[in-house]
Amino acid sequence: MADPFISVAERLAPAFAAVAGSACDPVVRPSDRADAQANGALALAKSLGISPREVAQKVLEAAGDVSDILSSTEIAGPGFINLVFSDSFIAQQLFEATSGNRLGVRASARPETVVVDYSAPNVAKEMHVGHLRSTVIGDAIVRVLEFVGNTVLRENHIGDWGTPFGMLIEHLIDMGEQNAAHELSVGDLDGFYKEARRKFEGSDEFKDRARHRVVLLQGGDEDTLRLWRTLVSESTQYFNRVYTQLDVLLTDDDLMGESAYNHLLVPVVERLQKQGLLVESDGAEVVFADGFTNRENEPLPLIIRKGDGGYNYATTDLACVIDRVERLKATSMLYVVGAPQAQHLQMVEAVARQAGWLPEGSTMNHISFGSVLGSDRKMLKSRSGGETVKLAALLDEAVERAEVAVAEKNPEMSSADRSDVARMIGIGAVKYSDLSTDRVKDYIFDWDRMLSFEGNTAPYLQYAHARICSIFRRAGVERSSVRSVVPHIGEPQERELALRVLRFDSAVWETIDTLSPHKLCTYLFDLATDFTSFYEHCPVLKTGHEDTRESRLALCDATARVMEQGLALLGIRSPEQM
RNA sequence: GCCCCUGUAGCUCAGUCGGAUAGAGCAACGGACUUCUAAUCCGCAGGUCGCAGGUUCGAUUCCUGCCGGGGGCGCCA
Repeated sequence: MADPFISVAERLAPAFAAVAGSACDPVVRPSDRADAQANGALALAKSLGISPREVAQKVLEAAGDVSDILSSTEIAGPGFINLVFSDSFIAQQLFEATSGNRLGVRASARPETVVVDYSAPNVAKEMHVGHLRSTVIGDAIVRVLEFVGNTVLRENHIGDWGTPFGMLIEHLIDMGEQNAAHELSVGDLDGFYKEARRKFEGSDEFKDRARHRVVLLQGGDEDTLRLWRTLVSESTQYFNRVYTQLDVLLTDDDLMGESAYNHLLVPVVERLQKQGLLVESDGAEVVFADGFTNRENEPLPLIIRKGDGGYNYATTDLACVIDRVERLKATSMLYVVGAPQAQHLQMVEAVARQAGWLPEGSTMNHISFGSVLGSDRKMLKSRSGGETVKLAALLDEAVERAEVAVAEKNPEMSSADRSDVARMIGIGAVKYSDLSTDRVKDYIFDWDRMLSFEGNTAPYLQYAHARICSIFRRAGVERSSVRSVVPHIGEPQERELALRVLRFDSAVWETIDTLSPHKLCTYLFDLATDFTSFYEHCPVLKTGHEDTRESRLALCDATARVMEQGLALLGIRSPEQM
C-alpha cells in the first residue's frame, strides 16, 4: 500500500474498533501540524460517554507499538491525534512504490467495462470550444480509467443523421461534389453549413428539395447515401486532424454516430410498446417517466416518435443504452456532455430503468461540464462579431504562442526541437487549463494565464519535469540506474517531496471516484511546487556526499516518473527539455 | 412558476465524506541570478467563505429559506 495515509488508517482502524466496540473510521486527514491527523476520537466520545482526549488515549494504547510507521503520535486540542511518519518508513514506501510501473497506484478491485461517450461533433459543422471540453475531459477520464485496469470503450457519437442532412446534401449537389468535398476537406465546415442554412431559410424551392432529400436518405436511396457518405467522410477526416493536433486517443474505430443506431430505433419503439410504456400524446408517441414535470406542472414526456413519424435524439439515446448494455456488455456508461443536457439524460436513464434495460449494478453517469467563457464572462466568441471560435484555429494559436515563448526562453534550441516542444506546451496548456478547474463550473479562457508558465499551468508542471531530465543529462546518469536506491530522507524539502510522491495513488483514485480530472491537476501542481522548493534548497549534483547525491537522484527520478505519468493520464506530454 | 448547477482574497481558482489560525497563482510590495535551465525560489500583504436561520462540542462544508449569476422545462440534437 503506497499511500501512507491509507497505511496508517488501516493500522489504526482495529484500535479504534477495539475502543468503540465496532468498526469505526479513524478519519485520517491531512494536517497543518503534522503529516496527518486522526479525527475519529472526537466523533466517538459522545457515544462512549468519555472525553475525546480520553478516547484518543485509549486508541493509542490499543494500537500498541507503531514505531515502524510513525515517529510520533500526539494527542492535541480537543482530541485530535497528530501523526508523524517515520523517515525510514517514507523512504521504504517510496522505494516500493517506484519499483513498479504503477508508481504505487492501486489497480481496481472490481474492473468494469466502461463506455465513455464524448467529443460528439456534428458532421459538416465546425468543432468549437464546447467540443474541446468534452473531448479533453473525456480523453482524460478514459486514460485514468484504463490505467487502473478497467476495459474502456470510447464512443464518439457524432451527429451524422437527421433533418439537417436534407439541406446539406442539396447544398452539396448545388456546389458540385468536387467543390464541396474540397471546401470540407480544408476545414471550412462553418462556411458550408451556414450557406446551406441560409438557402434553407431563404428559398422555398430549396426547402422543398431538402425535405424531399431527407425522405430519400431515410428511405435508403443509394445515390443519396453516397452523397451523405461524402459529407461524413470529409468531416471525419477533418475531425481526425483536430484529434491528432489535440493529441487525444479518438480514432475512426471509435466512431459510433447516430446513424449507427438506425437499426435499433424500431426495436426501441416495439420494446417500449410491449412493456406498455409507450403512450400517444398530442400526436407523438411518448413515455412518461416518473418525477418529471413541465412548465404547467404536468407530466413531462420523453418523445420517442414525433408527430411526423420521425425519431429524435431520445430514441437514439435509448438505442445506445440497449447497444451498450447488450452488445458491449457495459456495466458503466459515462456521458461527457454539457450541463444543459442533464435533464434529458436523467429522463433517458429513468425510461431505460423502467423498461428494464439497465441491469442491477449497471450505471449511467453524466459527466457534466460548464461553458467556456471569454474574459467578459460571456460565452467565448471570436473577436470579430458573434462567430463562435473555431477549435482548429484556437489550437494553432496555442502552438504559435508557445513557440514564441520557447524561442525567447531557450534560444539555443534547434528549430526542429522547438516546434516539437512548442506543440507539447501549447496543446498541453490548452488542455490543462480546461482540466484544472472543477468541470461543473464555467471557466474563463485566457491565453496569457494558461501559457504564463507560473502558477497552476501545464508549462509549470512540464518545466519541473524538464528540469529533472536536465539534471540527469548533466550528470550523465541513466534514470533507471538509480531505481535500486532507497532514498535517505533528511531535509524537510526531501520529506515533503517524498510524501507527495506517495500520494499519487490517492490522487488518481480521488479523480476516479469523482470523475474530476482537476483533482489530479491539483495534485500535480502540488508535486511541482514541492519539487521546485526541493530543487532550490537541496543541491543534487553539487552536494559533496555520494550517498546524498544518489538519494536525491532517486527522489528526482521518482518525481519525474510520477509527473510524466500524471500528465500522461491527462493526455499531456512531458518534454525532456523546454 | 417549477427543477438543476453555481456564489471563497482586487482578478483567476483550489479546499470541505463537519474539525485546530480558510489555501494557491496572478496583480502589488521587498529580497535571491557568472543557475543542477530564474519558464524559478524566499518573504510580505490581502477574505463578514453571497445573506439569514437551523442541526452540532464544533459549520465555509450538512439542512431550510432568501438574494445574485448560468442553464433546463414536448415533437432541434
